[in-house]
Amino acid sequence: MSEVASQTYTRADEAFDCLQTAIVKGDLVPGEKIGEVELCSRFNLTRGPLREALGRLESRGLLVRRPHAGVKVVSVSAEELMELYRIRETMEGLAARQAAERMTDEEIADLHATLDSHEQMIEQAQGQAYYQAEGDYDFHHRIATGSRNTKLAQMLLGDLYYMVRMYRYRLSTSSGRPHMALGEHRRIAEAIAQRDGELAEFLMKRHINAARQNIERKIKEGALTI
Amino acid sequence: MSEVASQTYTRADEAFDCLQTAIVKGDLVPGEKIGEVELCSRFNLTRGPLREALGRLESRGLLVRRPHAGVKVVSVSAEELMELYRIRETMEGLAARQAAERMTDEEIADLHATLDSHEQMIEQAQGQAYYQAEGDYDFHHRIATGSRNTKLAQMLLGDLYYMVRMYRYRLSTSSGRPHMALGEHRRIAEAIAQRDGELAEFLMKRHINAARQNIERKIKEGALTI
DNA sequence: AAAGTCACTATTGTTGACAATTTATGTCTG
DNA sequence: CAGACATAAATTGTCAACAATAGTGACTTT
Repeated sequence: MSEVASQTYTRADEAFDCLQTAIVKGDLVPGEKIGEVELCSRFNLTRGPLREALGRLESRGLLVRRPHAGVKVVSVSAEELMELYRIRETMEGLAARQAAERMTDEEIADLHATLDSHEQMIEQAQGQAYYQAEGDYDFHHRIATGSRNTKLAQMLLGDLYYMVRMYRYRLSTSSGRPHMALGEHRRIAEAIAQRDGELAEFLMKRHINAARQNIERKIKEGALTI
Repeated sequence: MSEVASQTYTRADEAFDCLQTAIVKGDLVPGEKIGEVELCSRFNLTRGPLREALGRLESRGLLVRRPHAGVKVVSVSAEELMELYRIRETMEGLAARQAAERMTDEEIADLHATLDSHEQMIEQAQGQAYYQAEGDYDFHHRIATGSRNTKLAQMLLGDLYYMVRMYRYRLSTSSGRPHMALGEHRRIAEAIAQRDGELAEFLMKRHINAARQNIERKIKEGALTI
């Protein structure tokens, strides 16, 4: 449990990771007030590092804190979730364009290999939403880092993806359209391989827009309640 | 010094604000290592709240922390500053579009009033870069909040603007083109008043792109060294 | 009986002391 | 003389006790 993962791993980092995954996985329910001592006993931490982690998480918008009144996980409305996708649309469009201009040939090869393994996973574990979601995350992760835009990657990976993943877990369905999403991923990867930044941006924006509309439709159908 | 500004203002908040402004104003030099005890004596704080604030600032990307090795203000290269502007271009474009769709008539009136006062300030204090920069910030701030996109506003106001302002202070010149920028602001405000989201987005993107090119040119001329 | 006020409790914010780690310095050896 | 190892000092990470605040409940008053 306490191996030296990379360099030194401080208690505050541990607390941060624990809480973040707990929030993303839904173990910590949004809106519900959670006490510090309860969190400490639950994750075997002491209050010092915990408070430091709480500060970080508050800064990232995953939880809100009122002085002397406790901490609670942020609860996002359906409208706000849609707004999140609108932000992703523009930012990941930029990321795709810059990735097309800057990714190394090796990274592009890895991107294709990633998609191959995703295809296999989809065929094997048909309907396993979990693998879809993780595969989707993997693809977008590679493009964000491939943009070579430090701040952009930081904002996407550090802020937006965690909030989106939080709702993926809660909705338990990533998109419900694995083959279609995979095809869209392939086309984006091809555009990047051809160094066509404009096309990659266009396709990425359309891809995320489609995912947003898909979720919006499901919410309107009443299949998903937030 | 310790008035009750709004509700309750905790020591950690105080530390956060102090450090943030110190970083933005350049009192804390990027790259230089700063000890915790030194910061404590400098801002009359104790290490607990300070560390909490450090965690928040690290999470926002204003400083980097290596375990047991201290804290230093992040140093951003010229290329990274340009990347920051590319992010702003897309995100503020989105903000302008949504602001055109969602701002209230009152907010739009305020926006125009703001630009009027900026015009006066530019005429009166000709060449005072400080007022320009603050005025520019004010304008973009109003549009970010006017977008009614909570996360978008949070990312722009909480993450990007502080980094940009940090370099504005250090470069001491916001753009050096006050009248031109004001005209661009006016056109954006008009597009918003006409509820023309597409146009507002286009104009905002062009506005930020122009600002980026202006800084890029000055850096290449050697007038600004980062 | 209802509403407002006061006191109490539980939780958060803060502090200072203690432990762990990194870095730098100094010495020893090749 | 240079490099590496070990030791020591200074700085950071962690902990547990103390102080302050907000929320809650009961009591009094109108």
